[in-house]
Amino acid sequence: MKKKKVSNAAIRRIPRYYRHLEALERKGIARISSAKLAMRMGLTSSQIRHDLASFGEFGQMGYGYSVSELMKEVAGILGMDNCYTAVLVGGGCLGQTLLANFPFARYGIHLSAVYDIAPGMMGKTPFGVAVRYVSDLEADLAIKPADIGILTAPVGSARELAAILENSGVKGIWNFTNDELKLKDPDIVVEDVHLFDSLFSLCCAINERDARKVSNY
Amino acid sequence: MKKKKVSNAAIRRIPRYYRHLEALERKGIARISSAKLAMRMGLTSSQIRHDLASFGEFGQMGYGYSVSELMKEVAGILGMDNCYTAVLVGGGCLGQTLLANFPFARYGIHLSAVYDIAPGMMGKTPFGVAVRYVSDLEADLAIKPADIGILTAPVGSARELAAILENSGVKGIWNFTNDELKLKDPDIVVEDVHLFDSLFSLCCAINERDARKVSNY
DNA sequence: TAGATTGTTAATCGATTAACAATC
DNA sequence: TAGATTGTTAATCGATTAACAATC
Repeated sequence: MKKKKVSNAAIRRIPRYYRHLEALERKGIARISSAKLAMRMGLTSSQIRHDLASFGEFGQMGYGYSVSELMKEVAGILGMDNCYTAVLVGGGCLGQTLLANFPFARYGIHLSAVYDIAPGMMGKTPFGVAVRYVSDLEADLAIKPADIGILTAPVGSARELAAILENSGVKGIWNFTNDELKLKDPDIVVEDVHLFDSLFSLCCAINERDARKVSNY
Repeated sequence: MKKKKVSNAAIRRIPRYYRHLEALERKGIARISSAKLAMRMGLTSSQIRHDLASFGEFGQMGYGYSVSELMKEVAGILGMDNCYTAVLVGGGCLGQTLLANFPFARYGIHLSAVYDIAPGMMGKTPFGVAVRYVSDLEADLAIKPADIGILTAPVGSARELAAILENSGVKGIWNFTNDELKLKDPDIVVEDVHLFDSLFSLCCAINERDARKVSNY
């Protein structure tokens, strides 16, 4: 029954399921059907059952899904129980924004250190995380590897830093640099947060929409 | 010939074409074939020709594409020539990071103002952009509408601010809040930058990959 | 039991890839 | 002209939706 082929499209939707379940639990809702959840999320109930069924059997026929149980299962699928460790490479504006706003610990991710080049940052522990020199990154990772590298460094050094992360054996890189990393190992998962692409997909969609509108006259 | 159905998947790839063309031009490369560009971008040449052909005929048979011409065309597709105006709603850590790092003007987007609630920010013009009170947003937009609203405000106020943006007639919202906006008008384009989803897709992919690895033994 | 709702299989839809005639 | 490479159409692949038997 378990372990069907999990589609890439499904993997990209799973975090969103988690957020919605979290919100449902906050509201005190104990159970939900695929139809109701679909309504909420703007999906079809078929798709939800399909997605979830590719990871296991989490529902009960005639009842639906228990919110708290499904949430636990989804947390497992997302790897929240794996105690992933991460290093943040680049303590500039963007890195600090992430530190300030993203609740890593709450979701089971342990940030072991921030790496930067500015002497002024050393010795500080912003949000409880130690700051180290980027030049120590390689040696530090050799002693204590990390699962995830978060790249918020300036674009010029991105490739080089990505190579250090790769060689240290990280499993994934969360890449905020405007550079497309070229890794040797295709097994390392790279997730790009590319703001340019994001904003201009928006602009492109607006542009297309307007073009269609005009052509309706 | 022109104006075929443009797939959503293509729209999401177009900004990336632009970035690669920009890099090619910087390198002084004047022409490129779909095959070479495909190699560079990790796509197939078919896909590239398909994508571009859905917007027009930009290549020359036997030659390929002129980098500078294609770049101009792609800029047009992305709406860079439309002089879109934008307002940044939320001048906190994230908003300021965006102001500091994203070259809006360079890509033809005019940021008309930043909106915040902190009295300490008023009168300042970070990166040349005036700061205004959020309470002025609605009135300001009534006088001078914006094409794009950039939402970097705290989650609590997201819905309310989105409604103000919607009623003012924005064409799109670039949403950084951890809230899924529910707009009345389905024609308004919403682009979410959801860091939670991004990081946990990464974790989920790692988790899946590891599970597959283990099951190989 | 009767009603509700799952998990799964089959049908549909959309996106990617392959193939090739047109042509620079 | 011969070689290269496009734009386009047809074939394949993958993801979404519909349908329904199984069952709580």
